[in-house]
Amino acid sequence: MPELPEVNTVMKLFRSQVLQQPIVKVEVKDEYILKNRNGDEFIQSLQGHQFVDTYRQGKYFFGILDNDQSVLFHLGMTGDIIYYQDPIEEPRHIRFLFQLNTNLYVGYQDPRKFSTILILEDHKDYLEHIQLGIDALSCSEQEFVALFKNRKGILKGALLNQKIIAGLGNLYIDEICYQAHIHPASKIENLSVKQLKSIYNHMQQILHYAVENNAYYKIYPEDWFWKWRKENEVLPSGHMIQKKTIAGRTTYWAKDLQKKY
DNA sequence: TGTGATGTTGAATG
DNA sequence: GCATTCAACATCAC
Repeated sequence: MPELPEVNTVMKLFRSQVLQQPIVKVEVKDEYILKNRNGDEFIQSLQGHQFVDTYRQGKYFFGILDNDQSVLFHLGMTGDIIYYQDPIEEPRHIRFLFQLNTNLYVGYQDPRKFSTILILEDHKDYLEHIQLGIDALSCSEQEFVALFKNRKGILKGALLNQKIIAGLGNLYIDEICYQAHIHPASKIENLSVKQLKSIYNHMQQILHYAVENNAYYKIYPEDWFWKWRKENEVLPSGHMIQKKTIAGRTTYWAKDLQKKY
């Protein structure tokens, strides 16, 4: 599920459903994903409090509590927040949940348990500590070019690196490289400033569109790469789709259309 | 039954 | 120090 647009969508719903609503009851069903508190401590931190704001940088999304503590929700590979009216509707793999005074149940779902949930005194300090890069949505063209201009290495590897730029993941990176007509295994040092700007502009356009549409990929434009991201497909333009592991991740690209620099 | 999956991290290697 | 590769994490679906 979650790259920047998906995380932003989860946060948007969280804001509309959870902010300013007292948390009456918290239940921890599997404390594995709670990385700096045990189940009881986690319950103590939330119960009787309420979330008053949110913050997001890349894929790191925080709920800020009325006592100024923050809860980091890092969704990992399969994290999601599910809302339901009745415990009987509770889906599978809920790892913890809380009940609001509106009687709404808010369940944190994560089948694969790759999530990281932290209680933090100061989320800004935490972001600095982990050296998280600038948010991909709020990054300016100038900042983007500065980040990549004097860098070496494989393009896809750098775009995946959350310490350089935060929010992109495997799928959106393939989309960006496709639309920019650049091979994901290109060396950054071989790219011109003009090409870096092109990557930046496609990134912005893709992320903005995805965020505005709540990351609902089924309605993404026909000419996006998304639906063609399968091995041995042939694009309407006649380009063959290739597949290979690049920077440790399964990568698809359009042969001949995306040139390797 | 085996394989790979939208993420991150730390170890090992060049 | 920098960059890359790989395994590990836990579970499910094809």
